[in-house]
Amino acid sequence: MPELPDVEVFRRRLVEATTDRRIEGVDVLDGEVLATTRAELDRALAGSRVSGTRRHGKQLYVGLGDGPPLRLHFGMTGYLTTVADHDEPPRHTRVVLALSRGRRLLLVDQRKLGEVGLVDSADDDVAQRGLGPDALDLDLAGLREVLARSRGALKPTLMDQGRIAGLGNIYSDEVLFQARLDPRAPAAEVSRGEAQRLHRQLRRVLERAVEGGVRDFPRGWLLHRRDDGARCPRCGGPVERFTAAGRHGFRCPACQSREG
DNA sequence: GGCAATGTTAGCCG
DNA sequence: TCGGCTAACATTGC
Repeated sequence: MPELPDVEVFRRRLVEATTDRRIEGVDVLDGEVLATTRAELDRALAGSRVSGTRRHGKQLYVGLGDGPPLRLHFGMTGYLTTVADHDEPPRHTRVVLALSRGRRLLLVDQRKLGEVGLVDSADDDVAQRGLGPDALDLDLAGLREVLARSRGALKPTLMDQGRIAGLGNIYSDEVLFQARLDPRAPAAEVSRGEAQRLHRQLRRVLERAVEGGVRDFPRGWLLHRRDDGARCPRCGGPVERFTAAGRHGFRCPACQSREG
């Protein structure tokens, strides 16, 4: 689930849940997701209020007033949700933040590839991780530069967090499908017009996905057809599975041909 | 049982 | 130096 749009939805959810509420305590149900000690987490969170949030790519930073910001990363299966005090948290809940006035904010993560930690500052952490600009902050010139500098294929280039932060396996496929570009074409060979298309669709897909919130996506999206042989929503031809940089992707060979 | 799954990273190889 | 590939992390579902 968690690529840029998902993390943005989680960020908004967290803001909504913590507005006018204090964090009363932390309950770590599974310490494997912690990138800090329980004591430090407790010290930073208990009794504090959320003073601001920032998302960069797939990273979510939560400001806590004077204390160090919290960093949340969701791995492949993590998400944030809220429940009322009397409700049972879902299976695979790893960390529970008890909020004032009867609510709890939960980090749920089946595969435990997510991470919860504390950082000195969001800026420092972004720099330390070597993340590229957030995908929604990238202008056309920036995108063209990224493409020109890459010696790899389009899909792996878009997914490389050091070049552009936020796109993963699903949304890189979707963006390339909407832009009608072959995921395996060399990034450096993308023409000016193609780059323009890619930039437009990058923004459109991500913004629309954030709006969609909980899985409400347009019918014309490839997202619904992640099956070998499924029908392309654009031309009706068969969708094809391929491998690039060790990840499986889907594309429509007719719509996303090399010649565009 | 085998395989793959929306992420990241280390190590290896060309 | 760069990019691709594999394995590993832990767990579930097809």
